[in-house]
Amino acid sequence: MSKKYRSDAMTAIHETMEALHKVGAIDKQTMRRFDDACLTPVQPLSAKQIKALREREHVSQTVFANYLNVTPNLVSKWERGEKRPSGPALKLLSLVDKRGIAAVA
Amino acid sequence: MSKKYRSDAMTAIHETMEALHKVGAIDKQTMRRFDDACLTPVQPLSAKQIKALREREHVSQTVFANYLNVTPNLVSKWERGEKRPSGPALKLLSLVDKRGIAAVA
DNA sequence: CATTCTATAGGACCCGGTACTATGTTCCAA
DNA sequence: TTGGAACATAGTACCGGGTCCTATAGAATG
Repeated sequence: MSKKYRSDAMTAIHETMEALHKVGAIDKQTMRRFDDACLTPVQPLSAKQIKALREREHVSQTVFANYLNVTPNLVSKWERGEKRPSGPALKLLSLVDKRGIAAVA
Repeated sequence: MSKKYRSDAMTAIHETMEALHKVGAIDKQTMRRFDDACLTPVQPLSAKQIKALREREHVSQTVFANYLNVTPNLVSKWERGEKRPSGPALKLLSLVDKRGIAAVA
């Protein structure tokens, strides 16, 4: 127990898979496909969906922005459709959508 | 119980705070300060820290990129110091740092 | 051997995100 | 009632983060 891990099940699974891979029971290809299979899908969100999402969490635009580490102005633009979140921002919004805002606190 | 909530403690606390706010026991200012106090701080990460973070999770650049919903090329640039993550990307990396990669799966 | 996965590299490019300022409204305290 | 925050929206200007493309080389696979 020299190393310290903070994630629970996922880490254990990954370590097991990695061990199996080292032994040769699993190739890298299936290893990668395994990783991808674990991911929550990220679908684009409309302006209305973002606004509804924020209101569902009962937070203001400013507080919402603080959670996502962006500016309140950007949240305003998302909700008005002036800008569309993409990449990391979309991933964060998906996390909030699927798991609630506490998941990104 | 018409509404359905997926986050646990945080939601309960927020609802309680919101109720107190509606009654008038708490003003918006303290409400916002409460929200901010719940957030995990986001500090900038160096190229080496990002690389170490990814290797700690035992995943390749490609898989790591999939988790963060960015391109593998960008992860490469982060680790070489060509680009520096900011805003939402930095928040995601902080989440991985504090809670493990399973937190953003 | 051939082939795939991996990491790195560089260039071009778009638009996401930031900073700044300004307006009107709602809310709170004096 | 008045003044002052906090809130939401708005507009502009701008930087650089992130994407897409292609290419190389090493390591792992079969």
